[in-house]
Amino acid sequence: MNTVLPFAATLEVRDRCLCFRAQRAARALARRFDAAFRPFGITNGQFSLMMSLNRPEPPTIGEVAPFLAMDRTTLTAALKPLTRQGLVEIVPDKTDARARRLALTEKGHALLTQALPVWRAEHDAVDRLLLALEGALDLDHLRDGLGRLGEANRAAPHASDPKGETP
Amino acid sequence: MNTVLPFAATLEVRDRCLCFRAQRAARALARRFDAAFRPFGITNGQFSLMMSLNRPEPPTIGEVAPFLAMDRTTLTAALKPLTRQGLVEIVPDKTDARARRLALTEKGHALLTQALPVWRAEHDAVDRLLLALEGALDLDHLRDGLGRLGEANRAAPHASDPKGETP
DNA sequence: CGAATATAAGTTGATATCAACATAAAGGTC
DNA sequence: GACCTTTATGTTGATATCAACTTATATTCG
Repeated sequence: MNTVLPFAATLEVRDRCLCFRAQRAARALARRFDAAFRPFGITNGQFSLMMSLNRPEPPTIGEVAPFLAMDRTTLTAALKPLTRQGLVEIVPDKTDARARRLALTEKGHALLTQALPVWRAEHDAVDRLLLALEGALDLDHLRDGLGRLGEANRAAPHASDPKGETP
Repeated sequence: MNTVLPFAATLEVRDRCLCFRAQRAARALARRFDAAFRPFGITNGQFSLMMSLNRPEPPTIGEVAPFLAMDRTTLTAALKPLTRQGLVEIVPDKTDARARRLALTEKGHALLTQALPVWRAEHDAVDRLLLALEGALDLDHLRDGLGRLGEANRAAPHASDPKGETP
């Protein structure tokens, strides 16, 4: 009856699981950049989100969410502190009454402009750290791999957007 | 006065930022494995956490947190649903009254034993997906890179554990 | 032994994350 | 134009995440 998971199984997961490693790496990097951005009162996620809004035509929620590989509802929630701080503005689409477009405000642009050099400096430090490790890492390859991991499973096919296979 | 962030800056961040890509990859993979583990009522994070407890000597919170590159207090919070479900048990250390050790229960072991083959199958699928992309990816290299990203910034030197430089 | 320091952990408040459920508007079919 | 489907988004409840603050126990030094 004593169902005990073999220790070998634990090692197998630890050595193989990309998900585990991705979560871990994401947490570690998030802490770093959160600290770097703290003087500006934003987090790494808010920085990335705001950056992704800097387009000629302000995107809709439905457009940004897949780009961030983020659930649509997460994005809705993430917008609240940003709009409250006056960094992002939500404006109704001109032709589609359902859609709402996300635009950086003046203040948002100014903040990003200030934060950009800090991001560069922090990323330089990260790159240096990674390159200084034993057995130099191919940063471009890592970047590419991470990019593919994110791309490969982007859109969260939401449960409420059912495409039932039996009509 | 019109402080507008150049679009080139946005592209620079998008093309370079490891943090952004790590968050994105982590979200995408989390969704995948969360879905796979749903029949067991656990998330990918709970799976990884429980797996990391499967050691000869149950670890303390302070030992597990750095391993997961997770804040100590996050771990405390993450334990609540697990203990409530009877999957993990928190037992006081025998020699140090401050420390508490985290042990898998019978039920926890049984659940992991059931979930393991599901994890294997899901990870096989992820691997296949990545390998099927244009310009085959070196999975071992990616794994290694992710591992280093996590290692490189593990312990969250908590603010309340100050090592003030001016005593 | 007693005071100062260091270590282990908990609590609170804010944000992040997503599934399940719900609303409203656009598009298509007859 | 009425009905049905699809699309775009919002809301709620649960968990995840961390900084700042707090408590309790060890350890060290005089």
